[in-house]
Amino acid sequence: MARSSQTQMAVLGALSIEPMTAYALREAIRDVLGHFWSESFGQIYPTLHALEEEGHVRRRGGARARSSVFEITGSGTARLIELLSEPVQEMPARNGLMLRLFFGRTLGRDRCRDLVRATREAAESQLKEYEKLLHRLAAEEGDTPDWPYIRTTIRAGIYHTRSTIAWADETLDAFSGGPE
Amino acid sequence: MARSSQTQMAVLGALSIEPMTAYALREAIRDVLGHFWSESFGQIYPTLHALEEEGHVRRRGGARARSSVFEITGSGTARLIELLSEPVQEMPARNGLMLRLFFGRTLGRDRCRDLVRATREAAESQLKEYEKLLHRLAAEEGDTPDWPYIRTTIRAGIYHTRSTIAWADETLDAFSGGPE
DNA sequence: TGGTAGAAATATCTGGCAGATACAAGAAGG
DNA sequence: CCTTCTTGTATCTGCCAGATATTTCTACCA
Repeated sequence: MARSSQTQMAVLGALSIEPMTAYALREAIRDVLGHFWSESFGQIYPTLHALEEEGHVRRRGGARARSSVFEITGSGTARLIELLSEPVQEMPARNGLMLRLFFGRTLGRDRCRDLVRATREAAESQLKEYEKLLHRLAAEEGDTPDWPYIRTTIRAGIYHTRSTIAWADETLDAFSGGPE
Repeated sequence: MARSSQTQMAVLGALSIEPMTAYALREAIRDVLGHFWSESFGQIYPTLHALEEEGHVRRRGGARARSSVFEITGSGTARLIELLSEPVQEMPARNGLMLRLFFGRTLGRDRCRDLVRATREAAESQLKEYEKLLHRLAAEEGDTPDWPYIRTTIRAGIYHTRSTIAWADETLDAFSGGPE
């Protein structure tokens, strides 16, 4: 098992769109993939070095002394396809909200209700974000061959967020009754 | 910051229901909280020892020499409430399916379609699981004060899974057209 | 009685990874 | 010229999953 294959996938994927510095890579991953992916500096630098050593990535000696722009190589593209083809690795489940609700009797009904309300509000504003993003990108990228794929990831976010709101409404309804 | 506070919360929560051995703890977390939480032995043992040292958990010298049944203490219950009251810690986003779809042009449309189909099928059988679980537990636990809370976590799973199916249908529809 | 398979149970090690932190250097602006 | 912001590179600590090793128990069969 190659080191950081998950991180490698995201890094190579981002570099396949455009050569970047490590710093810009983090920014791009946060801003563009942020809805479903995250990377930290602590992983990006070692991963980039490992990829360079394996020849999947090349340092383009930019004009600036201090800034190394990385670009993907031919073998890097091959490696990316290989990684993308690997079976999806399930994240270990760790949902703090559900854990708290499960022990809701211990936490108290009022606090549970507050948690669900906060979740609903967050989802509401998240949904607006998604919808703005969808419209903005439809205008900017609507013609590119990447657009159908990008679009489907945003749609997934919208579906998911809507279901959170619907669940929260049902739950608040169930928790609303009289005293404890 | 106390070590493994996330794990502590799950461990104390499980012990608040019933005293158990470390082994049974893992089983219980997997079987009962499995839909939204997971723990590994590698975390459970050190966490249990730390909790014992802090007096939040006590070893009940069972009849058997080798099996230590742990039970929660008074201070452990207080600690649990404290932990449950902490703000929910967001998991870093890491959705392998979305990452692959985002770079779908590189992966190829057919493979993307296969991934979405597989996701839909998994969600479909997951949904059936949830519904069976909901009915079984409604019969078994329907009267306990924990039931409304447990129920809401299962309902969350159902909402989420249904939205995955709906999204998959929309996506398969969009990806169905003629040749690449 | 004994033997053995499988379970229950305890424990450790490796390595991915997040988050915090430190630090350098150029840009921007007053 | 000073300061502050941004860009950029890098490391360290500690959480954590997953794999693996090892030791009891239990149950069943011979």
